[in-house]
Amino acid sequence: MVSIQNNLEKIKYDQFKLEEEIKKFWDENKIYYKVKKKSMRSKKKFYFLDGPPYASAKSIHVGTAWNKVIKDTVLRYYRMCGYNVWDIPGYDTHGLPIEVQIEKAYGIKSKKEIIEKIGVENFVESCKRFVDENIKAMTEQFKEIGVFMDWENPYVTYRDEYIESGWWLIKQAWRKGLLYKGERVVHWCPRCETTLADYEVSEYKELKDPSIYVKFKVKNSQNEYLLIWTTTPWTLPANAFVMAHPDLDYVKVKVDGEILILAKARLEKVMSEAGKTEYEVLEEFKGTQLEGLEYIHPLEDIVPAQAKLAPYHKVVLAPDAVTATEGTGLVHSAPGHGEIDYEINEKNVGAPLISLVDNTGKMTEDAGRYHGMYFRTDANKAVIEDLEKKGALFHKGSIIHRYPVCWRCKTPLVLRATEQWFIAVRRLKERLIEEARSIEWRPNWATIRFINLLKELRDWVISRQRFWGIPLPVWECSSCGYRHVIGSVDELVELGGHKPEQLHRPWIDRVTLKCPKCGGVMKRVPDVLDVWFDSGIAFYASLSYPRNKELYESLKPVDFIVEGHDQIRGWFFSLLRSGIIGFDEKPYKRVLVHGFALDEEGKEMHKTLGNYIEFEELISRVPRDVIRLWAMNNTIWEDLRFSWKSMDMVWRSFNIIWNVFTFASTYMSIDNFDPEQTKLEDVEEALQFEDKWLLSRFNRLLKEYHEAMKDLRLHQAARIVKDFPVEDISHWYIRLIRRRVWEEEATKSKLAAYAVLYHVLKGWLLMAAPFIPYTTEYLYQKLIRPAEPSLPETIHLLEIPEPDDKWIDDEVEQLMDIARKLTEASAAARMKAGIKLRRPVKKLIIALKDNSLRNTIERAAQIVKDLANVKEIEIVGIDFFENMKVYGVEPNYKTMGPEFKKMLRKVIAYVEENKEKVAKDIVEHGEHKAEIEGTVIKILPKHVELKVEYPNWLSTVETDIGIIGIDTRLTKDEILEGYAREIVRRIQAMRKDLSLPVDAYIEVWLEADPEFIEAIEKHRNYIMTETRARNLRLDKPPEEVYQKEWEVDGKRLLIGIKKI
RNA sequence: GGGCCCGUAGCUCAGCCUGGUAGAGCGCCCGGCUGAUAACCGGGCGGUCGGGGGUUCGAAUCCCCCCGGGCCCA
Repeated sequence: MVSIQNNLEKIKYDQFKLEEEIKKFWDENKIYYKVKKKSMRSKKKFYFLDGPPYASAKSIHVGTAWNKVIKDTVLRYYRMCGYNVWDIPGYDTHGLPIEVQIEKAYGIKSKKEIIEKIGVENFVESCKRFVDENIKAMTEQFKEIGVFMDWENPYVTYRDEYIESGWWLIKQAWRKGLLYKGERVVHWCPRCETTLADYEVSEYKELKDPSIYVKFKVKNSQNEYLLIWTTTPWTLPANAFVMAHPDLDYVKVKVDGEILILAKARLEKVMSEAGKTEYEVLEEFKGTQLEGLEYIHPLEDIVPAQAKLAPYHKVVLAPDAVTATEGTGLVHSAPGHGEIDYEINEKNVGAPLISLVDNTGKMTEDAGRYHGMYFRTDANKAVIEDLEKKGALFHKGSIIHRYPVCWRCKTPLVLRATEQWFIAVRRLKERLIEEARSIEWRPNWATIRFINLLKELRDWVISRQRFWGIPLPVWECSSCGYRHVIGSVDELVELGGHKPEQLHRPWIDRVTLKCPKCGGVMKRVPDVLDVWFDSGIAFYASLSYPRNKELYESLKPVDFIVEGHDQIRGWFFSLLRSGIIGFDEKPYKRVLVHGFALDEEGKEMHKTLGNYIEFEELISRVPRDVIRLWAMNNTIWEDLRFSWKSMDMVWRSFNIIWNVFTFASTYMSIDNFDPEQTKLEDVEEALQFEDKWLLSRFNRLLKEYHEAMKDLRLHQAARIVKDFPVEDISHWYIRLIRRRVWEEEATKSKLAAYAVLYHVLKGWLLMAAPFIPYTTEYLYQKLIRPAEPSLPETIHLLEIPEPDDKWIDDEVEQLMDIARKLTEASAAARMKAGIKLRRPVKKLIIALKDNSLRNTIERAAQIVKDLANVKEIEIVGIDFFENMKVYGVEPNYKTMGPEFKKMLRKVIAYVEENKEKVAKDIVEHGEHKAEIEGTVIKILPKHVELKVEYPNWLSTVETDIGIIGIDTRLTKDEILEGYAREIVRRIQAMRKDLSLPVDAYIEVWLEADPEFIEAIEKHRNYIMTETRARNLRLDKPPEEVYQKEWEVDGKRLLIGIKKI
């Protein structure tokens, strides 16, 4: 016969050691692959797509760990529900951030140096090595926190197959006419020498810039000037026109003999800033009157580019570009250096697009004397000097404002017109919105946020002028300009190219094709793709589509993705975008959005802020499962505030859970309980009230757990997992079954308790396994599997049980609630009267408010009797206490509100004033009539709460079911019984001192005062059974036995015990 | 400047969707229990539910404005 073995009692609880042991067990026995193999046999597919973390560092962020734990929990849950779970992890590996780190490692600063000093080949190989090292380190950390994913087969975005899948999408875009090359004002990093997409312009710094007021002379006027304001003097050489607001009021002002034109609303501010106190308003008019007014640019003669721009020098109306809150109400416009300028120019002006800044931030030849100067420094200075010389500078100051900087290298960005490759996603807007709406978002507000940003969609700049990325698969004929987009390596070969060593630059750049139109040489456009392109195609590229079509077609669509809310704009969007471009359908069905990991103050956790918690530190201070359960407890879509303290609290729960299992292990093994022999069905007849209660609780919570998991309210499931063993099993059930478990013989009742406890603990382990895989595995190996050797070698191969409705019993649970309340109330009543729990009390009187509860309460009586240590329970009506003095009532808003409505305040005031009268009437007649401001109202018992006072021998406590009281008058019998319990408790303490096994027998010697002797004689049997004493002598203990002298109620008591 | 989320006891948070006299755990103080005890039970202290306004007989909960924090965008 196999039975429960006592494996836990001997082990000192050490969560760290436990996890180490299990980690070793998983590794040595290849547990993950066994779990995966079993999962793969299932027909029910669950396609999960891992949002690839960016492999730019060796250590993961706490938030990344949380993210993976969420994923792991869901994957484990679905595996344990019998699904075939696709669980390939991914790594995002291309892009500027990695290039920047490699540049730093080489100690270089520019693209030129990469090409000339390092060589692109070396550079790209270095990027790859760097990424590989990071992937290795990150993978170890993910494994460390117990994530079961296919770590040996991750998808990595830099691999050739992945790149090829990327080309396929570009080809689709091209086929659909969505790919185009165009000119656009973009944010440009002059250090990285590449453009940045809108969403990459994410960092701003407080920078000091010049703030200058410049006079543009009105053409054909004597001394009239348009006054403009700018913080970017370097853009003035590229000025094309001036913008004004049609509805603003403008003025002509005479200052120092000159006439300036500016907005009326700005006049005072500008004049005071320039230190002008004397000025005169000559004229006032609407902005519309300025339209078409021509001017002469002050630098026209020294900037060659101005020759092309001069014909456009006039005022243009642009309500969106001009405000009355800053500047002068007249805005200088350089279409080559401003987004809105560009748009207005396209729409209303049509000046040539001229950008006077080159790739490295220096002014071009067309800028004349500014040629070669860096835009924000030398060029600014020189322009201001020239303006001053020419008398065009009205005022010069400086300003500190937020200015966009490169998110990687922090260099201030420049806006400049460049040629870039685009995908016309704006044309897909309707489809995107339509598909987005049919995606299931958790929580719901994510939909709103997602749709909001789709509405502001702009075309996607996909090209970057860098090295480490998916090469843009566009070949262009150097003689006739003919273009072709390549969709795969095969196609490249077919068209006369060859398969390069790898698909990255520079190898791919060496592949040339023959132009089918003119026979010339076709070369690849040197750009690479935006990194966001990479992860956005993961839903098919991670499966090597289209090379392997079947796999994606059998798995699609993705069933589930989960990332932080920053990814709404990021990955969730880029996936959908690629889905629509490539397949015209949404690639995923369900999305869960989680929060951000913040520091203890609720601030962003960042290395540069000094509040960063290293993963290594975290994992060395707190056990993995504790971290997991703590993190999963947090409301999933809200931010996770880091807290060592709250992790300690969760840790405490683990301790209690350990104690619960030790308890089970200890007693079940003493009694050789065999769960395979004695199943729940076998003990149904013997089930006690508390057993039925626990089974009901367990099944109810199991049901809620499954509902929460399926609905992605993961935190609610986590809370059930954490609280059930603590609140229901430890705090309550075990307390109730202790007496049954201590019985000597294998009674049916005891077996029933074991069967129930075993059933519930095993069920809980399965529910908890997705959340705390280490701990549950450990307890499974120590307790469950030895008793049921036919079970699989790991808990993670089992399935989570479904709830059994037959056990869910509302009445039993309600009844237990009542019993719990009564026990609490009786403890409170004892406290009031100062009677220890060890002293039995003769009678507990329960005065019920609602007499129909009488029967149910009688059923709960035994539990209350035991826990409250009372001899007898008497259930009576609320009117029981004849001599109780009713002194008042308290209004019940919930019932009075709907009835008295607007009168409520007055009725309450009345009741407060007439408490005693109202109470007396309610008790004696069941109602109280009152006249309030002419209206007669009836106050009924349901409207008020009675407040009462009791005789002093009665200690009472009010509860929502009624009033309970205990008779505090102790008789001799009860005093003696109390003594007996005092003695038992002391003998138990001494057993413990000797660390006697729970089932050891002892001999006892007692020397005591006569009153104790009487108690001992009367309760001899009780004392002996409780303490497992074979012998009890009223005698002085012999020298050699363990003995101790006690004092109880001021009386002496000498006890000696000896193991038999 | 805009969109979305969060703000409840000293700390960590639940309650808010579906309005009805403010909850848990931890901490602190007092008492009890003791065969899972670095556990457990009872009581106490502790809250302008971020602030203001509105709807309602009644608002932590619904609506509007403001403040603080977070993410995303300008």
